[in-house]
This record gives sequence, structure tokens and C-alpha cells, in this order.
Amino acid sequence: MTNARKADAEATAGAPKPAMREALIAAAFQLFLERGYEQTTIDDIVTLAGVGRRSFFRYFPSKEDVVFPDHEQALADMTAFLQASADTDDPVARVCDAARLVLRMYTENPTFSVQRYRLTKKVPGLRAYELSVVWRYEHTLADFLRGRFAARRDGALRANVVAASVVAAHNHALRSWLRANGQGDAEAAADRALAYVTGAWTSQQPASDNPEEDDVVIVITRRRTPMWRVVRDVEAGLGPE
Amino acid sequence: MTNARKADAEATAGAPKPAMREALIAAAFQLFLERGYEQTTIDDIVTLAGVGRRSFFRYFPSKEDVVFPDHEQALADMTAFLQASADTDDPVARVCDAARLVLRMYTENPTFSVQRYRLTKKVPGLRAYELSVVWRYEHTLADFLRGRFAARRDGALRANVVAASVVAAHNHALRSWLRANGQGDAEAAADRALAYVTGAWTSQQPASDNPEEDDVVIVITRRRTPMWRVVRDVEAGLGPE
DNA sequence: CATCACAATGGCACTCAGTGCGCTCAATTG
DNA sequence: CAATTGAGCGCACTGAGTGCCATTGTGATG
Repeated sequence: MTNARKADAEATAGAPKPAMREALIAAAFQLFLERGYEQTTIDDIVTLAGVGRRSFFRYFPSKEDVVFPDHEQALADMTAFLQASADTDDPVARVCDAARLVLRMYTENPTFSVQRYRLTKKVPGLRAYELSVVWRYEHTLADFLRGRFAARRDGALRANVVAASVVAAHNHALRSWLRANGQGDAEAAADRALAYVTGAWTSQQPASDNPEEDDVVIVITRRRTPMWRVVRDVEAGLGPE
Repeated sequence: MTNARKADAEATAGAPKPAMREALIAAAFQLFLERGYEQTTIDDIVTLAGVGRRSFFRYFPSKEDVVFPDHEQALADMTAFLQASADTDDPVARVCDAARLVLRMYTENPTFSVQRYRLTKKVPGLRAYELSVVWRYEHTLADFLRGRFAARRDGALRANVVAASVVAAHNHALRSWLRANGQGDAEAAADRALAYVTGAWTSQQPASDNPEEDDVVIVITRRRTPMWRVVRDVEAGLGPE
């Protein structure tokens, strides 16, 4: 009765979009935004969506999950992306690209992302849930790096710290963009932030960009100079991008 | 009746130790270890402790909190420690010392810490809770650094990334020690890991080692050269680390 | 000594998230 | 046309967490 047009939706969307799932997400966010997360019960959501209470938990294992409906997919995408890496790729650059993948998931739906950001900022329970999601991303990146750094001295330590740095840089750019209500170029900010950490952890950067312009900078440095300082000096020498 | 010797306990412990709190922690861990966290209800705990159910929630806002009874105090200690910093201190070194403070809290009770580690490793809910605790530590460190880096270009970014790196290094050392059942020198491992991080993020290198060698490398590069290429060339010029 | 104030505790009832189970109804398939 | 299957629904149940009030023990005060 209520879901009479489920067949229609499936016909238009093809395979991957269960209609009820979307209806629940829409109902949930409508209520979360107008009366708050904790003031909204599951019963409120399913009533508004016009479905049975039990169905909610068939699509979302918990109340928190409805707030992050796409992260499970993004995590799977990231895993696949890393597994598809060539052995010749620079691991750190690869991990940065994986982070960009997640960022893109946010920037594809600016208004949704900003609404969710406001929610998670207010509700401690949601913040905790988001942390566990971020932890899974970071853990995935660290596992990948650990494999690539296995030969190195302190490879596991390096893997953990690089993963944490990349995630922190990504989050810094993401949160700036979210605080600005989804205005501005999040990708560019992420590129800057990620370049900052890759500079410190000595590795490579994505190719791209046009390789002309022949202004030249000369940098003199010495052994044991931290790499971030080299990068800073070069950037200073190159002037504003 | 059941708590007839409450006065005794208070007489021995003096002021800062509510006896019931300790009794609840002891009862909870006994049950958690012998039958598991999720298989233990609040009623089980309060029955074993011989107190009323309502009293549990007077001392611990949630079931998870009883597993981390000391973190609130440690967080307060860290905040106080950072606020007591002199302006002349190196902020990064100070933050590392703050991390060592937390590590010490773990190493002071090895068996307790290891037991808790085994619990949090198994129970997703506890892992999520621990993440939120770690997040508060990291946030505290980042706030401190943000204040000290305010003048710098990209100060906030740097603060976030350094804090994340320090926490990751700390956790790496801590988890190694926990996996080894509290055997080995956690402090030394933390020193190594933190030196690794500070080496990358500050001008000062782990002090040790021979600080001579003034080999110099000159790099000539041009505008829009990808930074990874600069780094690669500098590293090539500097030779093996 | 009586009693009053006060804080700590216990007991009770309630809300709500999450689960297990069995039912219905529809579409598919032999 | 059965038989099967799977999605959705309803219901009852567990357990965490909360609000409210009665009780009890303690110390101060008349």
C-alpha cells in the first residue's frame, strides 16, 4: 500500500537503490533537522515514512547508521581502490588519492554533507559514530601502507603515522569546507593540505598540472635538514601558486 | 546492610576514593572478564557489588564508562599540564610530554591496562568509546598547538596534523606494549616513536646521533614543478639517510 | 536527647533502542 | 496451479538509561 511504487523506483534506478531505504533516510533527516536527533524516535521516523518499525532495522543496524548512509560504500570503494594499486605506485600518493576519494563523496552532495555536519557537531553520540567511521578509513590506509613499508625500518610506525597525518589533513580541509557551508574549493584545499604532509613525510605528489613556466629557484640545503623545511623553502622561492 | 563497612573503607582511603565506585569497577571487570562485556548486564554488576542499580548510574553515566574509569582524570591532568607551559617551551616537545603523561597512566597499572585492552579489542562498542576518548586527547593537543601556531601560515593545519601524528606515535608504542602483555619498556618505545614524529615536524632532530656532516646539496627547480619531484631530487642529493 | 537538615542510596516505573520470531502477502517458478 | 521465496509487518521481549520519591545514615543544632 504505502510502497506501491517500489517497482517504479526500481525500474528507474535499476538495481542498487532500494526505495524504502531512501524514504527512511529522507524521513529521518527531515525530523532530525526540525526537532533534533535525540528528540526523534525510531517510531517517529517509520511513522513519517509510512513503514513498519521493524523495517527500519532491516536497512540500518542502528539509529546512527541512518545519518551515514554512504560510508559503508565509500569504505568498500577505498578498499578496492587500494587493492587495485600497482606495485610501482608511490604508496603515500596512493593513500592521498584514496583520501580524495572520500572527500569527493562529501562534495558530491554539499547540502546533505553540511546538514549532517551540523548534526554531528551537536550530538555526541553521532560524533562518536563518525569517529569510528574515520577510524576504519585510517585503519584501511594504515594496513595498506604497512604492507608497502614492511621492508623498511619502523615500517609499521611509519605506516600508522603517515595514515594519521593524511587523515588529519583530509579532515582539516573537509571541515573547513563544511564550516563554510560547502562554499569554496574543497579539492584544492585538500591538495594543499595533503601536499603539506607528503612534503614532511617525503614522498610524491600527483602528476597533473602543466609543466611550463621556467622561473627558476635554487635551494641550498644540507644533510639532516627536515624535508618539510626544504619544501617550505622551495615553495617560498616559487612564490604564490 | 551490604555496605556496612563503607565507613572503614573511607577511613583507610581518606578523601578522594569513593568506596562504591571502586567496588563497582571491581565487580564489573570480574564479570566482564569471566563472561564477556555484552553478556554482562548492569543488574549483574550491581548484584555482585551488593548495591542498588540506580547507584551505578550515579557513578558512571554509561556502561562503557566503567571500563575507562581514569580517563576523565587523565584528560584533566593533560589540560592542566598544557596550561602550565611556558611560552618559551617548544610546543611540539610539550605536546609529546603530554602524550607521555597518558602513557604513564597505562603503564602504572599494567595488568589492568592489558585486561582492558583485550576487552576493547573484542567489543566494538568499547572500541568506539575509546576512540572518542582518544579524540578528546588529540583535540586538546591540537587546541594547544593551534594557539602556539596562530601566527604561522597554515598554523591550524599544522596543529591538527602534528597532534594526529603525535597521537598515532603514542598509540603505536602503547599498543605494542599492550600486545606484549605489558612486558618491555613502553616509555622507551614511545620516546623512539615520538622522536620519529618530531624529527619530521620540527627543526630539531632526535638530538642523539652525530649532528655533524655538512654536506650540501643544490637543487635547481622551476615553477610548477611537482613538489614530489623536488623532494625526490633533494633526497637523491642528500644520499642514503 | 530529640530533631532537623542533608546527602547518599535504594526502589520503582517509564522511555526507547534493538532483537527474535512468526505471520501475511506478493512475485516467481516448477 | 501449487510451492517457494523474500520483503514487509506486528508483537513481545531484553536491557540501557532517566526521573521521581521514599528511606536511611550522619552530623549539626536546639
